[in-house]
Amino acid sequence: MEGKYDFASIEARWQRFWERDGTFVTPNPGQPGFDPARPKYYCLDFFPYPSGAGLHVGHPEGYTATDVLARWQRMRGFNVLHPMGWDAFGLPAEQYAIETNTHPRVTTQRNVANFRRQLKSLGFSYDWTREFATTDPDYYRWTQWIFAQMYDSYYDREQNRARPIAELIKRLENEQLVVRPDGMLAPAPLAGLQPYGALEVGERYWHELSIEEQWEVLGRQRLAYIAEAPVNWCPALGTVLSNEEVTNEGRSERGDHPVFRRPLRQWMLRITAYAERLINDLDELGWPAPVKLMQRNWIGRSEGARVRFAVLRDEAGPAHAGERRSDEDAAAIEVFTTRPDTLYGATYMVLSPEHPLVDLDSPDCMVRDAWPEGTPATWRGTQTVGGHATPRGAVRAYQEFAERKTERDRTAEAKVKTGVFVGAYARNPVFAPTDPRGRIPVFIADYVLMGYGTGAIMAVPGHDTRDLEFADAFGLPVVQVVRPPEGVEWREFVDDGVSVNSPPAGPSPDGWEWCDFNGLPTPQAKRRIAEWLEQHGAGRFEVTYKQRDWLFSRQRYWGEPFPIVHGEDGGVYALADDQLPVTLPDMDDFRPLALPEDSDADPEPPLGRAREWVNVTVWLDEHGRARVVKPGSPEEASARLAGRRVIRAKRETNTMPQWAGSCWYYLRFCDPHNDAALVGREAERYWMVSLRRDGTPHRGGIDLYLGGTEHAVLHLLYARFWHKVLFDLGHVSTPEPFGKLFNQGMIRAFCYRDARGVPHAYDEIDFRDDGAYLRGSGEKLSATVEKMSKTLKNVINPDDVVREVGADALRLYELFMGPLDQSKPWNPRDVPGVFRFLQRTWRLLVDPETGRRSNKVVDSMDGDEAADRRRDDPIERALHRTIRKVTEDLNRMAFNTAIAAMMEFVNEATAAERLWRDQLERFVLLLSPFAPHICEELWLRLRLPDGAAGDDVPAGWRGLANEPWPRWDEALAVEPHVEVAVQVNGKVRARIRVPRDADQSRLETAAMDDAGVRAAIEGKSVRKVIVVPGRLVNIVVG
RNA sequence: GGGCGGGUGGCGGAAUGGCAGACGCAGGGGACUUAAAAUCCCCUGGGGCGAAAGCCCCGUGCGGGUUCGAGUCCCGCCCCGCCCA
Repeated sequence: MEGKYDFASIEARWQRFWERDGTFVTPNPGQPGFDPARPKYYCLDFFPYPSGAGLHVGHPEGYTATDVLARWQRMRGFNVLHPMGWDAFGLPAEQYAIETNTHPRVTTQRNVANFRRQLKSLGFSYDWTREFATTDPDYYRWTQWIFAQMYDSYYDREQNRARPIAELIKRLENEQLVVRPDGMLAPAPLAGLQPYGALEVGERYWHELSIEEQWEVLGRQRLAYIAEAPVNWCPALGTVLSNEEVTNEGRSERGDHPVFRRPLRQWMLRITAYAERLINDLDELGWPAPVKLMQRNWIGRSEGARVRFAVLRDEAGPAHAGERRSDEDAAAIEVFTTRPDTLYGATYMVLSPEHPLVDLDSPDCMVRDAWPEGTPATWRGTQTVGGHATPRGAVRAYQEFAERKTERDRTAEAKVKTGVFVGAYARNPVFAPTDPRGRIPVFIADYVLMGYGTGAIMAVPGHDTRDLEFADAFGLPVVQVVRPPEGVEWREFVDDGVSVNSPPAGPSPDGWEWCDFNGLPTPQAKRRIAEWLEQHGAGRFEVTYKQRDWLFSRQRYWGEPFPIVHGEDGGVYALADDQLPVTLPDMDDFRPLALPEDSDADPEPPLGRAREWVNVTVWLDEHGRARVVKPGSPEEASARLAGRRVIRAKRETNTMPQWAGSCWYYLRFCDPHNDAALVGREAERYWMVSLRRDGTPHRGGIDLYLGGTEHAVLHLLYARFWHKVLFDLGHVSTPEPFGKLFNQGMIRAFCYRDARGVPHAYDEIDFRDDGAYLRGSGEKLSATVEKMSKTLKNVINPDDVVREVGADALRLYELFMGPLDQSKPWNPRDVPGVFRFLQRTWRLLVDPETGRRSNKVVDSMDGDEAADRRRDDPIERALHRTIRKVTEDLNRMAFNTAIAAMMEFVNEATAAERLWRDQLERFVLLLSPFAPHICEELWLRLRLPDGAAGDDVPAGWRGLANEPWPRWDEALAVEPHVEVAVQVNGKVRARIRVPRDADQSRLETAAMDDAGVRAAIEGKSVRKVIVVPGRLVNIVVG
């Protein structure tokens, strides 16, 4: 090699070396080369989605940071797990595949190859032997396995954990549990205390249920279940979309097609069962506070009361009041409210248009056939649906009107509230049955959502903004029940205050016992009314969550198939573990069936067209798991012989959403080639159990999980949920997967636009001192900092940067730009700065003429004389200072200041006349996590006797990746003398040079002796002297 | 509208309540060179005084406050970003 810093050949050479040497291959416990005495460090990047566009310079920012830490911790004696893989299922690949008519597997492989090439070109120390993609059948086999575990599990409220559903069935069969009329479970009456069979009305034992009913009951318990759920259905794309994939205008993010809200049978995961634990366990995690807060808000825990409002059977009702003894026999509307203290202010009720009580086809429907006398025109829907002759007509029209809107649209504030009266009234339970003030009208309105709470609200227009808007639109009474602080208007006051008008003034009906909480502050009032409701059988205290269960199926091709078959007997069976993976059938046409004209047609997932794949014959084993057999095969015969049921079945044709694969990949990295379990027990225990300093385990597994904020809620919440399920079922040993989380900031880039606002690519631009000009026309361009995107023509490709200045310079610039957690602009003009730093470092050691070791570098000496000279050597002191600074900065992930400190050292060392070889060796080790290629090369040249490197790395060479991290001597790292500022009344008037450890009195004396100080305090009296040793002296004069 | 970040030279940024602007970029001057590039050295927040050494004043979005001392802590406001509505 020559004497110039030839980064291209240096980087290629050491990347080859690492690969051949297996430098970063990490052995697992029990494997050769594994050292159990070392502590572990599991350092993980967010799972990338290999898009067709390849990397832009934003991706490697986080990857460089984790790589620096991984290399550093390796040098500090940790066993480091630093893997990389691909989250490769998902809609973009499928859409691209459809557009280009290429199989998504092909494009995915191509994209992965490109990502891998780009990452390898940056010299990251990943253990590539652990690489996998979520699309590998060996991987999604276990994704399916976990799903089957969820299907076979239920959440035990008493033990507060998931358990196998077989245990639940056993308890049902043993009659420890009974089935309530609503299908939920209750403890059976204790044997001996009550006679056998003394159940509440409607309760039944397990054996009393039909097979269909048993399936239904279990379905309500499973962690993975099928339910009718309102979804965003996009007929043109032939799939349901998540809320994130729907625009504010109610159209699909991709393609801008109309999206409809409609109920569909979908797979759901019961994440709500974990809501409490997902909130509480955040406390222990070393996560950024904003992310914790976002997760808490997303889950949205709220305390309040569930209240029953009886539906009144009055004059206009279909039933005749005389037939029933009282209102209490009639249907009731259940609401959940976080403000039960405002119950006396509830003047009307609102149901979601999808509420079962307003389902016109249901016998329980409460919608009346005729308008009660005096119903205002607006209540009949004149405003939205043109008005109708009957409540049923108005409700039907309004339901159709609401269905066309998105959820976001429906809940948006600052818009006119709409709705129609259902013709019926309900009774507010805090009023006496005879009290007219307790008779309140019931509406349907789209601002109430079925999926949230009970799908019905009590409206308190006095203290709720949206209720007030509605009340204003419909002329409904507004009552004050909360007194705000002095000077605040009570209307629209929604915060905590003091209860008033509760109960209202006026006569108390005979025998009626008010709940009196007038004068109580809101929190106490809530408690009082919740107790009252419970005593009067009208409600109870309750905790609810904003979060809903996770809609888990997609009508797409490019996703994990479900390990599920639907039997001809109506049963839904998980496949036996040895039947996994269920591989995706190869299809030529993987497009969804598009039905843009028909929003009512049922979706048909592409897999539905793979007839041979879909239709199977299965036999059911003793665990209720299904095994596919060939009809007429010996296996089928022996299953029949063994008394097993053999049935025809259809495979589930939905696929899992993209989130599925990323929910557990970090576990697979611990043991990626295990074909007996998703992760081996020993490997999982070693890599996932983090120890505190005192050796006790704490919550989190991964020592550093680094990525952008865009996954602050969904991915991190979903993965925590899966992890907790696996924890409950005994498959992992920590309750939380990610002990420490760090969010990198976004890297943005300058966008240059002309006068018309059209962005221009960098290669069409002339950069001059006073700005950017369009080449050709010479027009001056405006510059703004924007997100990198194709349309803004400001995407910076790391390939180009590597070609120009090399991977080491790119890595340094990524981290030198500023603090990792801040968003900052990529400025191509700044890149040469770090490149020059590397060149200076190179020239410090290598003579550019000869390519040999620079003759400034002298061999180290031993002995006392050397120790003395070392103490006096300013370079030695600078080096100790730098080692300390870099180590401390790495501890707090302050990469930019660490690099700045190394630049200062090189500047000082460049000015020195001679340098000891061991000093440069220590410096090279210090720099090596940041710029590993150049450092390996310099390390080689420092260690070789003649200081010159041939074209090949010598046989048996070890490289520096496992060399120990340099140490510093505190005595050498501090300067013996410091300059201390002397202030007079807070203004610096002099600087004095004193020994670092000078005490207060000595500093004060020295300050007073200074001529400048004496001049400044001349003729004034000294009131006070503040001395901060090592820092400053402040003399206060009057 | 609510919550959380952030606002420091021409630019990216640095600064346990203790000398604001480390380090880098850009800019200026010089050395080397036939010249340019590269490299090396010096200067570089604004304003003022001075021949110079140097000295003085102002300055961390705006307005107040706490403190001997505030970029940093507290209160109010303005602007930008993100999340939720």
